[in-house]
Amino acid sequence: MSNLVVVESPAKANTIAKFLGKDFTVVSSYGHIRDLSPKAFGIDVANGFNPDYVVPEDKKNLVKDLKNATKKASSVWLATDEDREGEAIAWHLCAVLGLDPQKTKRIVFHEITKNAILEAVKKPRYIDQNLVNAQQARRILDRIVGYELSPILWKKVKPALSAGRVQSVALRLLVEREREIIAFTSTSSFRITGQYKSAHKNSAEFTAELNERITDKDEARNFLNLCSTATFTVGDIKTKPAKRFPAPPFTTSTLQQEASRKLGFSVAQTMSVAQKLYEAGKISYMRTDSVNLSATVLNASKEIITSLYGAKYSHTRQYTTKSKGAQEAHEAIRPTYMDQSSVNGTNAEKRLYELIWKRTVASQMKEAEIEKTTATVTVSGSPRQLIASGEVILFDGFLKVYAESTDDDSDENQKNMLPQLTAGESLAMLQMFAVERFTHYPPRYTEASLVRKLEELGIGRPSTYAPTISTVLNRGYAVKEDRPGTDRNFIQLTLVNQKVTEEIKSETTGNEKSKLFPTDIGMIVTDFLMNNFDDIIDYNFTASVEKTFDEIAEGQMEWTKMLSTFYKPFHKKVEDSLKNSERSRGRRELGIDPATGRPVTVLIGRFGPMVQLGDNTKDEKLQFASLLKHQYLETITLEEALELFKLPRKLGQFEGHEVTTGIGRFGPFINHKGKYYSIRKTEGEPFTITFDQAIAIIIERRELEKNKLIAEFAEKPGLKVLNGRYGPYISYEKENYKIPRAVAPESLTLDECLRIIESSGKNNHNRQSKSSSRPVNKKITRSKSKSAKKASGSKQVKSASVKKKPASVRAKKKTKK
DNA sequence: CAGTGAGCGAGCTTCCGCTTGACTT
Repeated sequence: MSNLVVVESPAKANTIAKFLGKDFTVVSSYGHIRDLSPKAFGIDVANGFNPDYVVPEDKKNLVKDLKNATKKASSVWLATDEDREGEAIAWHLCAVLGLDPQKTKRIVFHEITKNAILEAVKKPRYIDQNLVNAQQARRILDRIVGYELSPILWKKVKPALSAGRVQSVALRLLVEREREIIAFTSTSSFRITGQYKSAHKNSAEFTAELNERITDKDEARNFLNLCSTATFTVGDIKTKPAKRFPAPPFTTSTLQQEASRKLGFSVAQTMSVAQKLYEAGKISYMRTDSVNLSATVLNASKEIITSLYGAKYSHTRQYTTKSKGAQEAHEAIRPTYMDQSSVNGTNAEKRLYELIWKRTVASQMKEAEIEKTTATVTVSGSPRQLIASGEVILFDGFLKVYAESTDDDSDENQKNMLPQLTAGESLAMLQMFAVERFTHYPPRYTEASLVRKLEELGIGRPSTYAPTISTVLNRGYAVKEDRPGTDRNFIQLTLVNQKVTEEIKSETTGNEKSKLFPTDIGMIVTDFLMNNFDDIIDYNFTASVEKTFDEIAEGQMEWTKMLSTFYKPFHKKVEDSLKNSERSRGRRELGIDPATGRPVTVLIGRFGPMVQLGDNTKDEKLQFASLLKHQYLETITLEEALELFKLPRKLGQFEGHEVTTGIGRFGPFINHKGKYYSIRKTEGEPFTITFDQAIAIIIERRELEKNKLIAEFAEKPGLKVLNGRYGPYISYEKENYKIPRAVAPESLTLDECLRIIESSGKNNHNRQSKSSSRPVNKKITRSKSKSAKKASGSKQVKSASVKKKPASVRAKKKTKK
C-alpha cells in the first residue's frame, strides 16, 4: 500500500520525499505533460473550441513511467503548484493517467517545510475545474493569436516570422524606443559649478552647482565674469533626516536585472546559473514573482544578522507581492541555508549566490539613516544662487551588506559630505566652471531592462522572460550588440585667478554595451501589426484578458464564451488583412540619382535590406547594393544610398591585377588576385582608402603569411605545419590539429605529423558519419542524474524526438570557430 | 570567408507556459 505524490520539479520531489518518509513515493511531471498539437492548429473552433491535446514526443517515456507508478500506488496525490498552470497540469495528469479529477486528491504546499507538507497532506481537496478552464482559455487564446498572425507575416512580410501576445509587445517596445532615439535632437546648456572654501581653519573645500542651466554661452561667460569679482556668502542651510530602505528579496525579474547590472550576466545566463544552484540545493526555486519569505527564513535571517552585525541591524520585514496573479505558493529567490554566505562551484555560481545571499540578508536589515544637508551660496550682484548638497550616513543599516544599483549610475549625482558651514559666512571661491552638457536620448533597452518593462506591463511570466528575449533575437527582429560611441566636442569655460578662459574639449558619447537594437524587419513587422492588429499588441491587451481569465477562474464566466467573444472579431480582421493588406517590404523611394536620372529605392530583399537603382517596371538593368550594418531603411538618405554603389571600387593595377575594395559579410576588404585582405578599422575604409595604402596592407599581410608556414612536405602537399593565433598547429584536409607541447614544431617529420592526426581521433570521413548519428546514441546511453532517478523512477529518453537539423544548420555549426 | 538582390511558386515556418536537458570548439 503506497502513496504516489506528483510535483512539477524533480529537485522539489527530492526534498519533499525526505519529509514524507517511506510510505510516499514522490515523482515529478517535469512541467506540463500535454499540450495542443504543435503541427496543426489544434483547436476545433466550430466545436466549442475543442482542444486537441497530445503528449509531446519527448514526454512519452515519462508518461509511461508515471502510468506504471500510478498502477502500483494505492493512492495518488497531485501536488503541482497552486496556480492556473499547476491546476491544469494536475488535470492533464488525471486525463493521461486515467484518474477521476473529482476523486483524486489534490494538495498544495505553501512552503517546503516538514510541517507545511504534513499539514497539506491532512487536508486534500479536489481539482478546481474553473481554474483549469481559465488555463485552457489562456492557452487557446495564445495559440489562436500566434498561429493566425504568424502565417499572415509569412505571406505579407517574410517566411518563418512569428507574432504572439508577448513577443510582439516586447518587439514593439524596442521599435518605439528606437524611433524615439532617432527623433531625438540633443540640445546643450551650461552646467555651472564652483569650488569654495569656508574661512574656518582646515575647512575642506566643497562644490556647489548653479540652480539652473544656462543655454547661451555668452550669458554663461558673463556670469563667470561677474563671479570673478563677486563675493560669495552662505545663505540658508537646511538639514533634514532621511531614511533609505532595503529592496525586497529577489524575484526572477529583479534577479535578472541585478545580475545584469552587477555581474554583467545575460538574462539566459542568470537563469542557467540559478538553475544549477537550485539543483544543488543552494537556493529556492528561481522562477517566481513572489517576494514572500517563509517564517523559517525570517528567523534564520534574524539570527545571522544579529550574530554578524549585532541586534540593532536586524529588522524583520515581510514583503508582499504587488502584482496580481502573483503566486504566494512560491517564495522569493533566497538561499536555502541563510548561514551560508558563500558556496563552492564555478565562479559564476559563487557570484550569483553571493548576490542572492546579500540581497536576502539586506532585506531583513534595518533601514539606513541619512542626514541630507543643502546650503545655498549667494552671489553678490546677481540674483542667481548656487546650491551645495551633502549627505552623511548616520547609521548604515542594510547598506553594510548590499546596495541596489540603478541603470544610470552617473557620477554627477554622487553626494559627498559638506564641511561645517554657518549661515551668513563668506566663502573663498577657488575656481568655477561652465561646462557644456548635452541632453541624452532615452536609454536603449538591455535584455534585463526589457524584462523589467514587460513585468511592469504584466506581460509574460518568470518562466518565459528569457525565452521571449531569445525569440525576438532568433527571428532577426533585434540584435544585441555593442556599438562604439562618437566623439563630440564641448565647450568648457574656466574661471580661475579672476580670469575666464575658454577651451574646446572632446568626449565620447553614445557608446552602447550589450543593448538591444531592432532591425529593419523588426520595424516592418511592428508597423504591420500596428496597422492591422493594434488591439493585440496594445500594452493593455494582456491585462484586460487576464481580467477575464480571473472571472473564469472564479466561475463567473464561461471559458468558451470568452473565447468566442474574442475570436469572432479577431478572425474577421485576420481574413481582412490577408485579403486587403499590402505586402510590407519597407519600400521607400529616396529620389532620383542625379548622375543617371534613375530612381533610387530601398527595400528588404532576399538577403536583407538593400538599395536599388532603376525602375523594375521599365526594361532596364537594375543595380543593387546592401545597406551597411547600422543603416536603417527608414532613415537612410539619398546621398548615403548612392554612396553604397561606389563599391566595389577599383583602385588600380598591381602586379598585373586589379586591386578592388568592398564590404562583405565579414566587413571591409581589399581584393587582389582572388585573395581577400581585411581592412582593419585603424587602416581606413573601403570608400576612401588610397591605392598606396591598399598595397601596403597587401604586402604586410603577405609577410605575416610567410611567417605562418613552419614546414610543409613535398609528399603530402595538403599537409602544413602552421603558426596560428593559438600557437603552432597542423593543417590537413580542412581540419586543424594541435601539436603537443613537448614537441618542437620545426623538427616534425611527415610521419610524426600523420601520427598526431591519427591519434587526435578526428578524420574527415569519421566525423561526418558521427555527426549525424551522434545525438541519438548519446542521449540513449547517457546516465541518469541522481536526483532525477529518485524523482521519477526513470527519466524520459528523448531520442525519439530528436529533430534532425537541416544540413545547412549542422554544417554551419561545425565550421563555426 | 567576402555571392546574391525584381517576380513567380512548391513546401517549410508559428504561439505561451510549465519543466529539465544537450551539443563542443
